[in-house]
Amino acid sequence: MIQELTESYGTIFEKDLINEIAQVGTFKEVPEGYKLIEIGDYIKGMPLLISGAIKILREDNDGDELLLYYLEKGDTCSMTMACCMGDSKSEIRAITETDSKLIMVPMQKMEEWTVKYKTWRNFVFNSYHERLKELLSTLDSIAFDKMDARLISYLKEKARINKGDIIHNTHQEIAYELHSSRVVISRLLKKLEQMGSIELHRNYIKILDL
Amino acid sequence: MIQELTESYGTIFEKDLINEIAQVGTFKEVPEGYKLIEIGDYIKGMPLLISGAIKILREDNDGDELLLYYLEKGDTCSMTMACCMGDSKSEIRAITETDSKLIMVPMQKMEEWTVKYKTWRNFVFNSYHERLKELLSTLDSIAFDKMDARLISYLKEKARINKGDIIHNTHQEIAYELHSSRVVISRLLKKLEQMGSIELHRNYIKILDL
DNA sequence: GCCGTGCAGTAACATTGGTTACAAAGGATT
DNA sequence: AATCCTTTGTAACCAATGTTACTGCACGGC
Repeated sequence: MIQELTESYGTIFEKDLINEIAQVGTFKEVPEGYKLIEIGDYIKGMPLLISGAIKILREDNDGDELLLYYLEKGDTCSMTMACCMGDSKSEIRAITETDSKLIMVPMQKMEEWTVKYKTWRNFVFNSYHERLKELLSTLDSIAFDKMDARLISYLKEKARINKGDIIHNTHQEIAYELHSSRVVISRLLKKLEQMGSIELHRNYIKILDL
Repeated sequence: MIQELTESYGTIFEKDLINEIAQVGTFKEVPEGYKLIEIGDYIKGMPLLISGAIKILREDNDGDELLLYYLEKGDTCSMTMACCMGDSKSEIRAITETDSKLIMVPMQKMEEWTVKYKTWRNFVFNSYHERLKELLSTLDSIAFDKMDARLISYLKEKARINKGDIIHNTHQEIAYELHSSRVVISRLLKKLEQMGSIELHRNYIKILDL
């Protein structure tokens, strides 16, 4: 575990802290599409992402979904931290976007390390900062952009996260994550194809030039 | 200053911490409508709100605004903290909604107090947590609600913050904060009046039963 | 009182996005 | 090949929101 930790966190945590994490953390390997956290869950530990990607989703009362942002290597879920500290329920759902490796750290350690390690403090505050910025940019896109622009950002981000130019999703799935309807997404995708930006296929989309 | 601090923060901070804050903090009294932070500002200190209310706004590239949430007595701006720690520019604009009193604390102390005082740590994490929740609920409302529902929440919240049933705003101003247009807001307000929920007047609105 | 400015009311219209319905195509199973 | 299910394409329609344009009214300054 030390090796994985050093690879992903070696530059930001000192050796002592890495060792402590390795001692109390549990290593987890999860496949794509695995639900890590459900809305309303009480959270026992804090995840440190080693590889892969996790998507963070919000849901309203009617069960409508909305993609908030992705977590990647070196990230942690500040929502989770927030919930743990406040001993409250999760406000979000977390699902692995790709096969992922992560280390779960028990909550009690957070407080201890916050006092003991400056790098840990920085890490925690940095995570909050990053997540706040991501949330704001998601909010911008919902508040200020039209659907076509949101769709383009979505496709770009999804391609980046999946490290390739193929997006393995149906129009229906995309519609869910953008909180829209299948017909609308198909319509807009078709327009993008006609403009030469993408290629549409059954069950996947190829990015050409966005 | 000790007195004000004790009134607003006496229950959450120990005496030593209050004294330290009083020593290094500067007291500020600002009138309604005063711009505390502009987007892109570098931030030197952290505000602790003693009385009044501050509205936090987001702006897009075209200069369109959007109200994110309000800060009240006992709150601090976690966005500001985040920016200070990361030494980055402000993502938001902050304007006093009512006459307000606040104490500015220099940034360097944050780190020191985080190690020294458990109550300060809790306060900081709690603030982050609260602000994240507010942001999420704003996002919900934009993503999932229609304009009429958003307008009603807006009016309720505004009345609560201003501690009364009169809202001193023109339709144009409301439209700005909800990122809509004056005509749309007038239309919806008229509907609410016809339903008996509010009374419309020039330059103000009276809440009857929302 | 008279005028100018800003605010509110309203109609007509455009655009965006969501809904319903159905057809066609791809892929798997038998 | 015949069948079935899922995915995609498309048309017609509707509702919500935004835009433009014009009107009248209130209030302050003169």
